[in-house]
Amino acid sequence: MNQQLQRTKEIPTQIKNPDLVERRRRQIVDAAVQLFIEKGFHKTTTRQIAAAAGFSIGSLYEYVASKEDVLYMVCDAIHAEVENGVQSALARSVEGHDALTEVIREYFLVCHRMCDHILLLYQETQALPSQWREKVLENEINITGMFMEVLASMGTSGNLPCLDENSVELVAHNISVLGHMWAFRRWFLARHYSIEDYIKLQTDFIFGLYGGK
Amino acid sequence: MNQQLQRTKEIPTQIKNPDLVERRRRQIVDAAVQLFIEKGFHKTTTRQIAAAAGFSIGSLYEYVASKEDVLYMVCDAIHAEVENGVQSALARSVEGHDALTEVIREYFLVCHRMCDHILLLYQETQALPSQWREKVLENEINITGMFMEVLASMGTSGNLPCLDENSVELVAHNISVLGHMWAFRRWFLARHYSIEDYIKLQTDFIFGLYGGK
DNA sequence: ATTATCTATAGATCTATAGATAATGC
DNA sequence: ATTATCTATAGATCTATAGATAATGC
Repeated sequence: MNQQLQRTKEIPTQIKNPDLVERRRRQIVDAAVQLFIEKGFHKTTTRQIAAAAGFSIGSLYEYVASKEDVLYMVCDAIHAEVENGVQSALARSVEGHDALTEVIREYFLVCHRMCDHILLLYQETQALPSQWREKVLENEINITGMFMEVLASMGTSGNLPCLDENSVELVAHNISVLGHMWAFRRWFLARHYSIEDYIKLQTDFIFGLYGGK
Repeated sequence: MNQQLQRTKEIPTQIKNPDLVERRRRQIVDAAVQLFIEKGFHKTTTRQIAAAAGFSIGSLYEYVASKEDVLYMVCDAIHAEVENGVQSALARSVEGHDALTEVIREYFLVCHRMCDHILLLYQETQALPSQWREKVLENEINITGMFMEVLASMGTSGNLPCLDENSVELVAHNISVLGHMWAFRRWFLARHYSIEDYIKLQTDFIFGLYGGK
């Protein structure tokens, strides 16, 4: 997790030095992600987060106002990393005829790498104060939006059946969720498929080609 | 939630009268489901569960040994209801050529009805003791298995492209998860689609017909 | 003097149980 | 006598903060 802590600048702090704030908050996020994955948000204590980040409980509360702040920073950092992965896939796959195939592949690999993190989002987003939960859900929509763009640009170039707007949107959601599915059903799927099998089969499914047509 | 409390017979109790155990546990489950949906498992107290079920905290602990017991009963009851819905759809749709369409439709309607409950499973399964978490995940596989059967029987009757075993399994998982997607992205999807739109579009997607081919 | 960090703890819960009480059946 | 229920509370936490201390810069 060496992502920018972007939106977390909104969170107030007692500390004046902005570089320090960024550094410490990164420590907090790195520590908290591991702990939350291991024990879940509610069973992790603020003391444990502080200790794992390398400072005292008192200091922790100079950088955040509540435990929920930490969760928000964690959720935001995870989304930033996923978004980053998809962005760079988008940049690489020049508008080739199988740009979609390429983007799906990269995205699914991100989901594979970030398995535990994605699971965490599904489990703990609900524990956020509503204002922040909404922001996190918005992030989710942003990622789906990136797939919509690829799909829309394919529609004009005409490889896929030309999708109407409704279908483009839903297919984009399906791609997002089928990536997540590898994360939240991995305990089962990984017994039967490698991630490469999974990518191949799901890509065919998405293109409507499954069954070896 | 007027489902059988099937597997929960495994949970020990101090109470001798089995009918009473069943009745009280149903009260507990009904009360807890509502509370967990409202506030989440961790923010619901055992006292609140007892109060909502209509008896004291002391009595609650005659029927369960821990708060996690309550969560397990809740998860199990939810799965029982989903399974029931799919079962009855299966029974009704005599091996017609669009048995799959029919089953998908009924399943998605169950997901629509049980939106909040499905969300709860995604969020709180992780809080179960591992022994019970495994049982809950097994239930999830059972439901997927029901779709596999329909798919397999279609393969022989030859409406769909003949799927190899790997694809059958994955498509069954996809159907399960695309149903759940309506639950956990409903806050977004419901702005754009009615459940009927959703069923139609996703059915086409699953059959590889999207885009109005 | 100002900024950052730490220690110690107030205050608020919450789960689970022990022991007392009420209800039921022989 | 046995079974079910209730009240009261032990015991264990956990978040967040107040006030003391250390480090930094003028």
